Amino acid sequence: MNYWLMKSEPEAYSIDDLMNEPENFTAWDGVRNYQARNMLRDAVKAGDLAFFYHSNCNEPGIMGIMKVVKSAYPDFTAFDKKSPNYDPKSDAANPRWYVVDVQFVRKLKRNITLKEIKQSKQLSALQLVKKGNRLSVMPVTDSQWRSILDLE
DNA sequence: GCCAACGTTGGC
DNA sequence: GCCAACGTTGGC
Repeated sequence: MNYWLMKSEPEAYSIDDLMNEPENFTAWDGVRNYQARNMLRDAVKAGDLAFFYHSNCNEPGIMGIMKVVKSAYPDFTAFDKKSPNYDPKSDAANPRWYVVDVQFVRKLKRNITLKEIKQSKQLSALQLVKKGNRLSVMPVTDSQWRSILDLE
C-alpha cells in the first residue's frame, strides 16, 4: 500500500465537496500534467491512502485523508467539449489523461499548513516543499505520512 | 495581483 | 533537437 498527496484548489473542488458527495467518492479528474498522469495511471492503486491538499488559497495545507477506491481509467472530462478540462488531443480510442476514484475518509482535526510542513525537518524531502514544485499528485513515504499526522 | 518556476508549443 | 515565446501553477 502506498501513500500520496493530491492537490486541489478549494474553489474548484474542496474537501467539503468530497465529503458531501452522495457516496463520499469522486473521480479525481482534471490532472493535465504528464508526470502526475503517469503516477495516477501506473502507481496509484485501490487501497492506497492520500492526503487532500488545498492549493492556491488563503491557507494552503493538508485538510484531510481520502482512500483510493478504484485505480486508473480514462479521464472522461477530457472528451467533453463542455468541460473546462476538455482536451481535443485526447479521445476514447487513445486516452491521454487518467483518473482514479477517491473516497472521503476523514478531515484532519485541523489544517496542517504548508508553513508548518516547511518548518518540519522530517518533511524537508517531501516534493511539496521542493523549490518550484508544481506536481498535483505526488508520492509520500511511510515516515513522511506519519510525520504529518504527528503534527495533527 | 504579482511573479518565479516550470511545462508546452512550434518555428527553424 | 534547440530554444524563445507563451501559458499555467501556486505561494505570497
